[in-house]
Amino acid sequence: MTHEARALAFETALRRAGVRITRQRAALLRVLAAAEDHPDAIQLFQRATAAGAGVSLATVYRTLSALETQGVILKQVFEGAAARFEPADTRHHDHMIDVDTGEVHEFVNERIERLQAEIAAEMGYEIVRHRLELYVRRKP
Amino acid sequence: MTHEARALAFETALRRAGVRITRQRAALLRVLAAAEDHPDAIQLFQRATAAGAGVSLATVYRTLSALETQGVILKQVFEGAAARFEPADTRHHDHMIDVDTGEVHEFVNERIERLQAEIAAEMGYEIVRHRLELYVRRKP
DNA sequence: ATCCGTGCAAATCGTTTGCAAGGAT
DNA sequence: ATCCTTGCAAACGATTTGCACGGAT
Repeated sequence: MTHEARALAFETALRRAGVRITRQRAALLRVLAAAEDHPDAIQLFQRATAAGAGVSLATVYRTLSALETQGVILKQVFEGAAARFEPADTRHHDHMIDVDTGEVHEFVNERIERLQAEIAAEMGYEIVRHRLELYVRRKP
Repeated sequence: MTHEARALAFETALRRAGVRITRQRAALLRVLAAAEDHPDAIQLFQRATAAGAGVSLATVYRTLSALETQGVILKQVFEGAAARFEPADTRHHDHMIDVDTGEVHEFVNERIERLQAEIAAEMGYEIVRHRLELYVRRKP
């Protein structure tokens, strides 16, 4: 998915929900669509500001929460840090966080997914959502 | 491990670190040692207060953080809730949180543990710690 | 012309901290 | 007698919100 297509998808999702596309929001959608690195609200605010959009942090938060409600972005809350956001248009994945650099990698493992479902089922539950985070360090 | 043995272990760990055992701390250690349910700071504060110990919330936080530094309790930060605490004297386990009741269950799965290590190794990392949480709902 | 969205500053929530007084060693 | 701990209230950082004005539909 190209950045432009992604930005358009964001816009469409918001419009469908009756949310108006203002100058501030349009700028934010572009910044978000171009992000490949799980930025937090302040980073998005800074990028939008650097791009010349007059946006306030409150608007960043409000827009992010509208996008999350529409299901087009995901909010990830890792340990001891501000929430980070990512487009939801890729398939489900988990995260590996480099504790030294803060870098985030994504990974998928079907066997783990299946085992989780089995564990929940055994105890009479079904999984609503789950969170698997590996805090890692580069091997010497 | 009995509650008394656990409380004593907490006390020993603190003493070893040069931390003084005050009336407030002794009361908190007893409350913590008796907890089977992953309480948060405010619940511990309320239990200690109910037990007749004059303790302030600040002291609860300070004592919890001393215990965590000594490695005898673990702080668990689940989604959208205050941090919860549990004694660290049981073997490693992950958590299943009932989204309707807030109830927390523990589980262990060796296969998942092994898969996680493999995934990290494949990408040139070693795991420092990890977090696996299943947010679940009782099956109909 | 509607209402929704905006920026600002103040409010919130869980948690931490500076300070002067009190208690454990 | 040290020097750690306490309670209080103020500070904190991330996020949310009330308000009066401005802009998208």
